[in-house]
Amino acid sequence: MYNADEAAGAPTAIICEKIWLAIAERRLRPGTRLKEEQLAEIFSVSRARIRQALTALERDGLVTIMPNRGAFVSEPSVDEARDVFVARRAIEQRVVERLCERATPKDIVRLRGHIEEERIAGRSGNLSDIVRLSGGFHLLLAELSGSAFLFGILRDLVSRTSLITAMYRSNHLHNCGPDEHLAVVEHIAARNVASAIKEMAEHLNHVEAELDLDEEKDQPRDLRTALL
Amino acid sequence: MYNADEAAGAPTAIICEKIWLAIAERRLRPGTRLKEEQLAEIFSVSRARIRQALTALERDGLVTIMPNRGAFVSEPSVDEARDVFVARRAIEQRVVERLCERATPKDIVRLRGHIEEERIAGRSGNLSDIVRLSGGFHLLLAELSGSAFLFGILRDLVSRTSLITAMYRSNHLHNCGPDEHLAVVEHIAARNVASAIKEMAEHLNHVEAELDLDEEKDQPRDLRTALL
DNA sequence: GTACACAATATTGTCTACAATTTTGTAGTC
DNA sequence: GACTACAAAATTGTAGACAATATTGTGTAC
Repeated sequence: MYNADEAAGAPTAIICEKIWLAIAERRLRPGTRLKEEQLAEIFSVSRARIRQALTALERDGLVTIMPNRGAFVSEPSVDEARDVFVARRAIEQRVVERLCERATPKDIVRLRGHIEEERIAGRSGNLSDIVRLSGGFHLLLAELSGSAFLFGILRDLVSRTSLITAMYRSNHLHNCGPDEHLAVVEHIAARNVASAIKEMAEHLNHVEAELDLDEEKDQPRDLRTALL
Repeated sequence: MYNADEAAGAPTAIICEKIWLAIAERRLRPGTRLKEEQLAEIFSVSRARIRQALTALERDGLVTIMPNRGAFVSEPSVDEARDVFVARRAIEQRVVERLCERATPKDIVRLRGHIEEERIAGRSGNLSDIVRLSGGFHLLLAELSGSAFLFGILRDLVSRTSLITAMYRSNHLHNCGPDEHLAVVEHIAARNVASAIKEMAEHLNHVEAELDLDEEKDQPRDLRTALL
């Protein structure tokens, strides 16, 4: 009596998440065209619902909709990629500042627990979990900072970071996540604002530095500049 | 041969703007119900288009959509209002920092020109222009900072600030905008990062302080807490 | 043989009708 | 007389059909 298609009749949010995950896991490459009718069939929903999902994904920056042309998985340029990190440094500095003032022992426990999950995922090698938990750590910090807006903004930025990582990740990725995450948490636990901010800034710099964001892949977006 | 209804057949963006303006000018009060069919008739468009506009406005935080219940003009709580300023201080600090490094003489001219417009609007007393230009100054700073994301985030925050101002504005508003704006610009022109940041922070504090954000109006959102 | 114009196809954008849900009003019963 | 259950009205949510637009393929003229 089971429905063979587990995604049948899924609400908009589920569809968004499935597409988001596919992008984050690189099953959907940047530039891929997303035909509405095709998606509607895959998810066994109406095209109207797919359109809702696509517009939602567009505002998260994961897909780009060109009028009368269709939706594509976004291809953030190098400049846009760097820009995401500019914004993240601004937001996350403030998040860390606030946490140094407000973090409860319970919060610290929760953060350490999350890092432990990251370690487990790292050992198991489950890419989906690694991607989700790594971003989740930063989101958890934002959530605990008590500012719904900083959280919301960072949610956006983490999504975009996933796409950027999928697009520009260099071959040699050494999973430095959990260790640096723990360092940030310990500074927060010690209420050492300056150190916590510095650690977070360095962490974000490391993440950015691990990407192939230099020269080369700069203009393959436009056919003209790519071929001439 | 003129169509009596000037908004007939308007695209989604126009509808959003008209509603946004109505909220910013307090013609639509927080909590007002926005019936889709009614709006569709007013703007002479289909209900589907109204739905698009409403979901876009929800994303900007100006309206709240409750499933199967309808759309209402948002009623940001005091906490949410303060939160907007937390986020703005974080974003605008970074905007000012970047501008101190990157602002060209041309940028400074443009900023001074904008402030002049604000002064003119202030003298004419056109509330619509005052609201728009006052927020526009901050958006111009963000635009000139060269970060599309900081700009996009601030765009959101300025919209929400308009709603908050409409909701919590105290009776005695002394239009301190242009003068403080000019002070920020002059510090930027002088490449004085610390002073510019400080001036901006104080300006935002003043704007926040002018609102009736203390106690009282805290929980009239929920009928239960309002009446019991 | 090449280039331009035109037609066919495919895909998106929009509107209208139907279904589901909530709210409001009414009647019946304790 | 008040409370509960039911029914009717109104409003939102969804889906399917139609129209507009862009792209691709073909034919003809130079």
